[in-house]
Amino acid sequence: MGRPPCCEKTGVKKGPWTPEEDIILVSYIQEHGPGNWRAVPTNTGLLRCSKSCRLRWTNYLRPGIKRGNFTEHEEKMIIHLQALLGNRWAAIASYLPQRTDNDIKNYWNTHLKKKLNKKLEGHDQEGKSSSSSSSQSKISKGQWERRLQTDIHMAKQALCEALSLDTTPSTGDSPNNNNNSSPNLPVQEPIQTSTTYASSADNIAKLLQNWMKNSPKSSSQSRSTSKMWSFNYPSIAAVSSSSPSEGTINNATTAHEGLDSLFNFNSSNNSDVSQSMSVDEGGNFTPENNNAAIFQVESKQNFKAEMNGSFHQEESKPNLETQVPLTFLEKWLLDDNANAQAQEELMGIGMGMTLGETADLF
DNA sequence: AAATAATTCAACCGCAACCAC
DNA sequence: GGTGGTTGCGGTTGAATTATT
Repeated sequence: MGRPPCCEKTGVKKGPWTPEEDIILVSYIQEHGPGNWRAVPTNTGLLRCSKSCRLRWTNYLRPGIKRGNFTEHEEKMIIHLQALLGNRWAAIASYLPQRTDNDIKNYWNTHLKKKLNKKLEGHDQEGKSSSSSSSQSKISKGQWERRLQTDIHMAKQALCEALSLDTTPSTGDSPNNNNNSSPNLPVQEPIQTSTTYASSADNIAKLLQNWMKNSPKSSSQSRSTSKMWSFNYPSIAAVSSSSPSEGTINNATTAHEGLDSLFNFNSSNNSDVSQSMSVDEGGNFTPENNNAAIFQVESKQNFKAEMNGSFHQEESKPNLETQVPLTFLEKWLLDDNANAQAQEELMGIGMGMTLGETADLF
């Protein structure tokens, strides 16, 4: 007897998500918070399996996600962390809170691996006489031991930092605020930890913009839906024009309500946010213009409390406050030259390269 | 301009870990 | 401790996009 499928295979939609589906999902999570994914498809009417919903949320709809355009700083961190942790993408992603594991994994596989291989070939040809191949095998041999050692070392550091009362709050040392600990680094966009819904709306708006922008070229599915998004919000009636044969949305009212609630969230607590999402004259969403209004949410204690309760506790990303403080790790990662020797001794980094060497690649 | 090859990345799949009972 | 259900993770796939011929 084989393993039972994770969800009913029949009637489950696969493939790219449509705007309506995203809106339904976001508005549902806005109301109920992430988690209990099993219940999501049944409660929302989405013809998706729970896994698919979770994945869509964590990788694309979740607030605070930055997509594409990896900075050099991020590249370096990924390379170092990959050397340190291996293909533990979730762990790596926890140090780049704006990036998803999937994104990092893809970026590694498509860009960085190639880049490193090229460089490695160069290194090999430069010093063929060196024992690079033999050292590689040595490294793979004891890699798990070193990884364990590293984990222990990091845990110790985390504990030390957690116990030292005079240190700045760990959130202040989070990767988002790395400009403090690493002044010469490119300044990263701060993550909006307390504007979850707003950020989510922002994400959705960005997606919608992309959908609209790419509509003529997109897939048959997207093609069919792209038309629907050429409307002037809030005249959402276009959603109801969704072809039932698409099977993506059974109830136009649901989408309407979903969108309404999405863009008018928490209006009872914060009336000035109720119209935080607007549309320009061309019918495009303009989240940028509304950021100021949206982020006023931050000051609303009720809202914050609600957010912390519903979103953050169950967020798939590790809680930054309980995570290994970034001061140490970041210094460690980015101060390539200062402690290279000690690091090499400690880690014996994989890929047959030292930390110094991986840094040299860039 | 068309055909083909290469690349990218969103999404799927299967497994393992976790949790409640 | 055993079992079943759920979630999270990493590897992989394949459609869409971009580059090249």
